[in-house]
Amino acid sequence: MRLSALKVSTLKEVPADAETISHKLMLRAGLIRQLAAGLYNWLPLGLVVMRRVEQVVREEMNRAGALELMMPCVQPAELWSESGRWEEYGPELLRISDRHQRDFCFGPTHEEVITDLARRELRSYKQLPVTYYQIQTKFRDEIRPRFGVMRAREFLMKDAYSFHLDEASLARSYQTMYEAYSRIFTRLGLKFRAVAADSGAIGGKVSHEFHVLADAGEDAIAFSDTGDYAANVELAAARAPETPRSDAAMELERVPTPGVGSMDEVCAALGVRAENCVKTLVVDGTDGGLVALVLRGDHELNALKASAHPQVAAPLRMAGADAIKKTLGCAPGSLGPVGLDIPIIADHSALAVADFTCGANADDEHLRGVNWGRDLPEPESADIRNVVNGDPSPDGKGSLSIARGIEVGHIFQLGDKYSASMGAGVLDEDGKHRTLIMGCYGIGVTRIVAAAIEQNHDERGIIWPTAMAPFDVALVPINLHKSERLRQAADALYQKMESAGYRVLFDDRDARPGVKFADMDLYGIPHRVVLSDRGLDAGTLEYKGRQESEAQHINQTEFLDFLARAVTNAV
RNA sequence: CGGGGCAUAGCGCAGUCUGGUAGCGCAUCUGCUUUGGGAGCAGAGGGUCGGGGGUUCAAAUCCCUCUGCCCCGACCA
Repeated sequence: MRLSALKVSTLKEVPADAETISHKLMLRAGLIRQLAAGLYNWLPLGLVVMRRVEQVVREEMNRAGALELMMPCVQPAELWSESGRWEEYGPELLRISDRHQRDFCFGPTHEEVITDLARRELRSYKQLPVTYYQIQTKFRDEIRPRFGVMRAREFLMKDAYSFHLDEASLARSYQTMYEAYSRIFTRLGLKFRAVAADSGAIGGKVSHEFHVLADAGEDAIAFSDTGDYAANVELAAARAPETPRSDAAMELERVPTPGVGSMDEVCAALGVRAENCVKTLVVDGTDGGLVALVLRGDHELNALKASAHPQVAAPLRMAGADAIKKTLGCAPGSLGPVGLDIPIIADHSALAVADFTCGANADDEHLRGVNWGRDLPEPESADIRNVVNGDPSPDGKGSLSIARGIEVGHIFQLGDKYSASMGAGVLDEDGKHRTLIMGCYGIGVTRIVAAAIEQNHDERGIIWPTAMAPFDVALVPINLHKSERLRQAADALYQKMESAGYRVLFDDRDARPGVKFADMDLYGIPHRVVLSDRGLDAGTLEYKGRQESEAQHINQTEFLDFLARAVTNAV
């Protein structure tokens, strides 16, 4: 493609509301433009990238034996009532009505529609197993869309659904999808991890998330440095410490701490370390009362784990400061487990601390030298915290590291959640009706584009992995206006590279060299060839990979061979 | 949805407190010079100051109201 034909120019300045690197670079390079909150136009160059991702996904889904189909974006409310999600799904479901006041929604996902299709089309066990997929626009009315297309309301998703007679068949297809996903992200040149995950609102039991590793990621994932274990932090089990608690060495002491509330303030005021403190969080209980959750001072509460406890209301709700003051007689910052008159659940690690510091359940006072058993009863213990760097791996092999990730794929073993409520089944070999067992598998196509940039960029712009790059080669003739010979040579090389199968972005503008280089770096084209009068005289071309700092001069006659090797060697 | 902020040329901003000719940089267009890492000079176009109402001789500026967008929190590909 000739750059003069692209018509959209790059930006030096970036709209003030773009925060993340990928959002800024996508705007600057002219890949996307915002229409409204969470809604984006994809400009020609951006669309090329999106289509390339889509194509890799499509090829691997086909290779895995999945069948492509297409379902409507707009779905009738009746189906959602059947599955129970018309009420369950909440405000994230965009509900609309037609001219007859019939209710519809814009599909955030397609379990209902595919299950409806399956119950009409699938009659016999002989039609199983089968996996259908589509690549299609979804809409989720996010409370807070942000980070450009990373968390948009409308986005492109590949969603696949498999149908089975039994769990064993589901497990096989699940494994096939797991492998297909791994191939997709590998082919796209992304550093990623598959992690055990919570199945959340979609339902089901077994579930894995695929995360692109990037510092800007919204999710924390934990993985073992030696074993295979990897899980979303919200799911990773924290093991109880193996070393026994030390004996009490200090006397219980009440100390004044005026104005001290947060953990940091306690440590600063009393000269203690957070790991020698415990903090007390109060949440709503299932019986309508309050429940105290006790953690070591340097640990974070894991809301998912805590709300799984029978005494704790799910979803987790922190008690308000007013309720705490009223029931317990002090501000949240002065809470402690000693003499507390509500149920107490302590994290394993909090129980392992001796001579600890905590709030005194009286404003502006704390206790030091507190010991479980001696100064207060041993409470119930549970795993209610997030794992941290260095924790032992739950599988017993090695220790955990924490990394940031962007969730780009999620696979679930659904079981019969939708097929049972919607009555989807087939006849088995014995002529008996059997409810279908389902799996579902999603990939955020548009999110992958942003995640790839988040993972691969430098101060000059995007660095596309080969498989996603909108073009293979940037052709940059220098001082084109001066030399007819150069123009002809550039045209000829352009034709030659295109004929050889490369997708070439030919900067045929009369722009200054600096402008051209800056634009090509911003666009992130993996390979660049520079053509100049000087080079023509010497019979050479100049090649530079996007990530290399120095260019190399290549003999003109050998250039295509050289390029072929460079392209092959690139990731 | 709760808390905070912003809305002035395509983009980034100043001007608003203290009412009185709507400005700067980038981008765009024209001409000349320049051309190996976002050129220089000269000129030009481009605005219902987010919308509506009010106060005033006079409103970007003060008051009321609506809308949109962004940031911080609980959900997700």
